[in-house]
Amino acid sequence: MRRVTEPPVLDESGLDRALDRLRQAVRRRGLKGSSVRDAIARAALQRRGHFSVDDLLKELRERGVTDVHTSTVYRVLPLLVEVGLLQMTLVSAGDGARYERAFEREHHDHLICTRCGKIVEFEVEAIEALQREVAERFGFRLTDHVHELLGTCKDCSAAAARG
Amino acid sequence: MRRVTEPPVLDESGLDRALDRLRQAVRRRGLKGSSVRDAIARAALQRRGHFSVDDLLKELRERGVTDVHTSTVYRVLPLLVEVGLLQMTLVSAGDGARYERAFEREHHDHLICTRCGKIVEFEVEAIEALQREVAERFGFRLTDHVHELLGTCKDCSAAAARG
DNA sequence: CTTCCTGCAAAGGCTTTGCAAAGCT
DNA sequence: AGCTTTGCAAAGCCTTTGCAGGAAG
Repeated sequence: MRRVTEPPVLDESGLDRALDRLRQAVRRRGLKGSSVRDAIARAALQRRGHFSVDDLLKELRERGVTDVHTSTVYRVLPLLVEVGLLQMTLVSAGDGARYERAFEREHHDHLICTRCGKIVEFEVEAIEALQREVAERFGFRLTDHVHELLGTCKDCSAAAARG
Repeated sequence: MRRVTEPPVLDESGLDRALDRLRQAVRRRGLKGSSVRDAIARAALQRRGHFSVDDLLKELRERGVTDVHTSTVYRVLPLLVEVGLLQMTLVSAGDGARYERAFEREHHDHLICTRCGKIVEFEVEAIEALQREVAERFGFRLTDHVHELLGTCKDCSAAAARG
């Protein structure tokens, strides 16, 4: 069992590799290139941690990329996920989708404090192995999983005990 | 690792025990009794498998309990979950909440075919133990978890291979 | 020149909220 | 009586969709 630490922001060469992957996927599917899509990918890939669609729109504006419409982001994100640049996370929160970078990033699950929102990222190879066993046992080909542990962190537990 | 089978529909005495638990919780919180709330609880507890708010409304109408408004169901469900009568599931589906009975029902996680929607319920004690270890290691008090394995079932894999 | 992409506006689907009437204790 | 619960209608939020003009190959 180990804690997975947040990686540094993707540097320029990492960004190039990511955009290459995107371009290849775009070509393979017979789609067309687009500077807007690239800008969205860049903004998403260089954001730290978890972000919502709205966060991403703000990030774009901060980068001077104005005029990118919400609906466009909604249309582009699924592709970025399929291609493996991003992944959807924090599904249990309920209020809107959250994304995080998946490209050149270790796999991990989340331990979430439901009081303060603190998030610990971890990885337990034994759990992953067991998940694969479960899928195999029931004849499934595993493509993904959602695994979030919900609880109260030490600080919040202490606060609750005091107050 | 074992498959968890769906339990039989809760019988009358089970329903009584469940409603007792609900009444006690209601009293403890200084709330008031309500036949509408009880009817919602009854309908929810006797439904098979997973259901949406809409399914529950239909179930109520089939039982002749008309006039129960959607918003009331939305207001009642959280209590039923807190009290342990129901639990929210299939979070990863995205489109609206799904519930299932939790009262006098074994804990289990879900293996879901993303093509046909087939659901296998399973339980792996080793995974549960590891989850507890993770929480402890990071100072969290675990209250819940979301654990869904997503993939393609045998039939759908075969269909995909053919077509 | 054909097909895809994008901004815009509108619609959709699920859920929440404000309010007044009705229901409990 | 005093507080909770409920139906109803309206609003909220996130997300999707239809369309027309613009961009890419």
